[in-house]
Amino acid sequence: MKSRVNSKVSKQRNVDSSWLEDPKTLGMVKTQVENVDLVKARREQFVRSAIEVFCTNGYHSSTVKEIAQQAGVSPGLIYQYVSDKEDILFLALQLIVYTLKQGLPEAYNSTSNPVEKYCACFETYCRVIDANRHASMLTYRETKSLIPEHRGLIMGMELETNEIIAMAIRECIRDGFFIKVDVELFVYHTIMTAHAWSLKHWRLSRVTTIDKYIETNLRFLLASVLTDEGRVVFDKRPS
Amino acid sequence: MKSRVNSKVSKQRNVDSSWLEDPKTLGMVKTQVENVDLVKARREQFVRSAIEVFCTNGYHSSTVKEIAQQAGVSPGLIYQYVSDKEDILFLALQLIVYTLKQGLPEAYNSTSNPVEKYCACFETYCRVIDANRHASMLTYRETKSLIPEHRGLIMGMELETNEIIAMAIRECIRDGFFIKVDVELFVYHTIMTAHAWSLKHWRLSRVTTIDKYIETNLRFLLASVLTDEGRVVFDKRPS
Amino acid sequence: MKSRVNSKVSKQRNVDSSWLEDPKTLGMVKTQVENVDLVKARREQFVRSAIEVFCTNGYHSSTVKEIAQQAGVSPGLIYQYVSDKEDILFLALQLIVYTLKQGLPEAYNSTSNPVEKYCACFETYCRVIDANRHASMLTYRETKSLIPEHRGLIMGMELETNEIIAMAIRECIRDGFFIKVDVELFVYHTIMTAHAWSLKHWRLSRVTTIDKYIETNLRFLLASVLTDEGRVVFDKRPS
Amino acid sequence: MKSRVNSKVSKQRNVDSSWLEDPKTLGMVKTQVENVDLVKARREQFVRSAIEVFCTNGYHSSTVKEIAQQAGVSPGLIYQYVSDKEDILFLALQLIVYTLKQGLPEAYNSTSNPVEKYCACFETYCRVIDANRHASMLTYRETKSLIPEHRGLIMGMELETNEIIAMAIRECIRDGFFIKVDVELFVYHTIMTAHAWSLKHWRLSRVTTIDKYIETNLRFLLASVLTDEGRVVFDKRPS
DNA sequence: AATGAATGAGAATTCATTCAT
DNA sequence: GATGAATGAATTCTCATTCAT
Repeated sequence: MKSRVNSKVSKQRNVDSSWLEDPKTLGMVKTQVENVDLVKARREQFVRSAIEVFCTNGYHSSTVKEIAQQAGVSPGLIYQYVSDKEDILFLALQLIVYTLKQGLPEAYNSTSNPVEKYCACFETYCRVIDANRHASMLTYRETKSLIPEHRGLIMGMELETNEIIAMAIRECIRDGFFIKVDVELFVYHTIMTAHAWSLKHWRLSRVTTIDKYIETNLRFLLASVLTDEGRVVFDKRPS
Repeated sequence: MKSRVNSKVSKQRNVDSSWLEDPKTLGMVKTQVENVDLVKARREQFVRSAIEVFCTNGYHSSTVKEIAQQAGVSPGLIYQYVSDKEDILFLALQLIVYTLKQGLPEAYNSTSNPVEKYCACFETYCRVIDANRHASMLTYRETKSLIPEHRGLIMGMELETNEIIAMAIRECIRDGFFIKVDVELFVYHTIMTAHAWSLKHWRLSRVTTIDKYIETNLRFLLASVLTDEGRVVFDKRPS
Repeated sequence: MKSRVNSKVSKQRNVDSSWLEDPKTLGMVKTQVENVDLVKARREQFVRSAIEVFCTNGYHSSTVKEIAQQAGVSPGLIYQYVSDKEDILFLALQLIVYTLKQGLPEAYNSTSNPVEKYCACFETYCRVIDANRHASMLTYRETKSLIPEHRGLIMGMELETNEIIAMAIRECIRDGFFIKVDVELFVYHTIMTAHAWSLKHWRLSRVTTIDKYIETNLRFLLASVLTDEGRVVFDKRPS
Repeated sequence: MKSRVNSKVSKQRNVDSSWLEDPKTLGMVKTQVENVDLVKARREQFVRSAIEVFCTNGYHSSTVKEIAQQAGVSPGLIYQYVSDKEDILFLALQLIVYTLKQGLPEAYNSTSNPVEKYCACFETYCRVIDANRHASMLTYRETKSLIPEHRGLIMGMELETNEIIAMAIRECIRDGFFIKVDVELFVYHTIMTAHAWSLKHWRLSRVTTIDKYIETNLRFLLASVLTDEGRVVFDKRPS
């Protein structure tokens, strides 16, 4: 029993909308629409449109009308699914942070060797950022535009992402492959290296490719923490 | 014949306003005022006020009136010295980038040993960023709000900053203290590490101090590039 | 074949809906529904809900959605029974004016003595207003929100109400109990006294009760019109 | 040194703007304009325009744009002198209530005889209401549209008006001209009679004139309270 | 008949910019 | 040169009304 509306939105189906179901954020954004599936489909639709618009013009210069146009709906409709423009930004950043995190668990589980885990995580993270370059910059540009409560939640989600990399690092240390490095600092050293690819893409893309960027920086990163034992592992990894 | 107003501004005199005299940007921002010194003094005044306001609320949420209030003048006056709000942002980012660059030449010249040059540059850069934390974030948040022409100029200024560090690195390589690293990539690796202090300050400041941050990350950075010979130099540096 | 919905409305049945059948207003408000009984039941339901909502927020600040919610139906349904929001206000004021009139004929007929008729009418009018305080104020607040045609009809209904009191007054004059007062002016003097109870309730309720209000004001009113003969009748009335 | 703007508004000068200076309400409505005289002149101008517009369409159906047009200024300007549309209504009702009160003190002081005081007050009140018929209805229609705080202030001002009439009545009682009537109830009986002239003007104007209305109703009112002694005074009053 | 999602015109409000003084 | 009142375009958000289901 597909409704007219659902069918309109149906292209959007099949997408992963689990990011909309985070219990922490579920009750955060109000809707006037009762149909739960429709709410998910519409928000997915609107937020993806919003991200495109925000990436082009930034949050403040983008109008709700533009977002609606991009999504092919009327401006009024958006307000049935969120309570104000800031909600759209919140959901957008949520999706982006969620997207950036995506793939990390899989990378982490792809191997049992901690050093390989770390490498896989870094590479995956870089590649996801590369694929979502503009969106990932949005988190830097617009997180401050959120109300503090929303900002806190987004930052919390970022910490969850970091934690996966932190786990790999801790295992590396535990198994003697990494020196006893300050884990959190090295996590940030790692992710900033990945983020730099989008933050400085205007320049970096002129001097290298994503593949070389990953390769080179992975060496930079590991060189500073690998033990001799770890170096052995690293040198004979597949890739 | 000093006017009442000039005397108001006089406190601002004596400041270094060389950043306002960059030939590349000099003709970029129009003024209706003829007295060159006054233009410099007023812009200095307005831009410093603007930076404070922008850092608090972001560019788009800040009004020209707020900037004027912060500067203790009327909104109309600002338009005698710039042609629109975006000009203020341009000048602000110019000052910030200029400020971040400040100290680097001195650090570079503080020693003849290339490794020490690099270390000094990194430490200086980190400390300047620490002292201008909010402002340095503005460059990430608001550069996109500039018109392309202005954006290009700001980015160009950033490259000049990078060049100083690049010089140190090249010397390190030339003298056999660094491996033959890709200079530009390592420059970015370096400056992003410094910028991370402001970009992730909300978290990093909870787990470390600027001193420890510099120390730890300098080790991360150098570990990936020092040759054995370089390591010797590093270990016996004064600190 | 009673539908689910009809059963929903069934509680509303049995109510007096004669106010909906005034020939003057019957063709005034269009419906898309054919079943006449259903139209009456639904309108009764919607209008009572609307009055509650209007009394709380006023006409303009009340939304059709709120009215629908109060009535437990969807906003769309309302538009099957009226053609726009103003129709709802029109019907609401009709019901209110009708309600205020209620009881007057009975009061008028409760006795054959004209002075007692007048007293009974005034008391009844006051008590109905007291029982419908907020609604009676609506007629003052919102009659102007009607289109002229509707406004005229509501005003005409008010005149009908006045007429009952006018009849009592005329009889009092005819029988020598009242001086030869200007009937219409005294009618208004009378009903305004009653309406004052709702219009100034915020203050009057602090200084008196409805019973004392009726008693005192009845004396005010009659004192100005009773002849000596009328006074005799008044003094020996029952109550 | 008349400014351009002041001269624009200068037609408005010479008006009594003491209603804008009530200490109770002075700090209630915020302005962004510093020049105190200008604020008074502009508010006077805007509020008089607003009253005209409100009287025609009601508060909710009137747009700020319409008010601005009526005042011959841009919509934005209004917001330099009030913080929102409701402020305009508040000021409008303040002016109206103030205007209604006007003349009462003078009427009260026009004679030393209490009965004549009462008569003068009633007549004056009626005439002011007649001259401000639409505006006086606004208080009934729109007081509820105010935020509670503002509503309370307007009601308080109404009580001050009542108090003047109450004083006359108390003196009448003290001097034996009026029976020992409940003062507050008789005040309301009196003012409601006056208000009826505007509230029911659509009908009353068809059956009488303001002069006859005053004459007739004054008789109604006094007949219910005059003592024999008072009647003597009343019968030989000048007029 | 009933639902409720969708529409889109319209309203309040803000603020960059101008300009008379 | 400086002021700050005035402008008006642009934006967010609301809600009466429609209409596919």
